[in-house]
Amino acid sequence: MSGNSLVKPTHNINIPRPGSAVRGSKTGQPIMVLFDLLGRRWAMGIIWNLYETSCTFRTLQTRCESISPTVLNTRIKELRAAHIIINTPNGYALTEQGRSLYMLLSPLGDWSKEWVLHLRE
Amino acid sequence: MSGNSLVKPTHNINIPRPGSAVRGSKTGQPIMVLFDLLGRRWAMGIIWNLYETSCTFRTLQTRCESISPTVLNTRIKELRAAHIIINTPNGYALTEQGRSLYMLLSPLGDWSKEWVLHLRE
DNA sequence: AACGTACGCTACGTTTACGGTAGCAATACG
DNA sequence: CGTATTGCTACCGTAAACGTAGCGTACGTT
Repeated sequence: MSGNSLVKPTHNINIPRPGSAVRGSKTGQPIMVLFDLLGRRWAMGIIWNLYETSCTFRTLQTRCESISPTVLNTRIKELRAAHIIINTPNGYALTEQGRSLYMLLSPLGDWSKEWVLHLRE
Repeated sequence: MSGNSLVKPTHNINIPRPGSAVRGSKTGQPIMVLFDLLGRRWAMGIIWNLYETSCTFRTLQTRCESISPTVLNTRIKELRAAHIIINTPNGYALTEQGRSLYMLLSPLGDWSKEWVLHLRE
C-alpha cells in the first residue's frame, strides 16, 4: 500500500494522500487531508519540538514527554512521507515546507496562552 | 431542538485542561493542551465547517462527510468545554474565541493546496 | 578484542479511541 | 393521531495508541 518504499512497517500505516481516501473525506480536499495528518496524536507536537533544533529519535522522544517509540516512529514515517520532516545527519529536522508550516502553527502558541487565561475565569 | 438536554456521558470524556494532565504533557503547557484538543479526530474539521454558518447537529454531521454521531458528540462536548463552540438557538456556532482560532487555522487552507501540488511531483 | 553506551527501530500485550448501526426522548407540524 | 426532524445515547467490533522490553548496529574506551 501507498507505493512509498519505506522500511517495511510492522502494522500498515495509512498515510493521508490528497485526492483519495483519508479518514472521512471522500472528496479529498487538501485541507481535510492536512487535518487528517495533523489530527493524529503528537503530529503537531513533533513539528513544534523540531523547530528550534533538529534532534535524534531518542531526544525527540524525550522532548515529547510521554510518547511511545511505536507512535513516534509511525508519525515520523507519515511526516517524512508528507515531506514535512526529513532525516539528516544531525537527526530529524523540519524541511523547508515543514518550517513554513510551523510558521503557520506558531501563532497558536500565543493564542493558547490567552485561551488558558480565559478558561480560568 | 430542545435547548440544553443534560449531559450524561456514556464513557467518561477526558477534556484537556491546562495545568494538569492532558495526554503526555506533564507540564501542561498551553500549546500542548491545545494540540491535545485539536489533535483529536475531526476537531479541526468541525471548527472549519462551523465558520461559514452555524448549523445543527445533523447538518454538521453531514458536512463532515463521515463522522459518527458518537465522536461528533464527544468533540462537541470537548469544544464546548473549551469555549470554542457554543450551542445557539440556530444550532452550533463558533464563539468569539472560536472565530479567532479559525482565523489562525485559515492560512492552512492555502498552505495545504501548495503542499498537495508539491507532493504530486 | 571486549566493554559500555547510544542510536533507530520493532515486538507484543493491554488500554483507549473511533467507527457503524440502531434507536430513544423531545419537539414540531399536519 | 401520525410522521418527521431534532439532539443524543447504547452497543459492539475494529483501529490507534500506550508501555515495556529488547534487537541490531555503530560508535568510543580500555
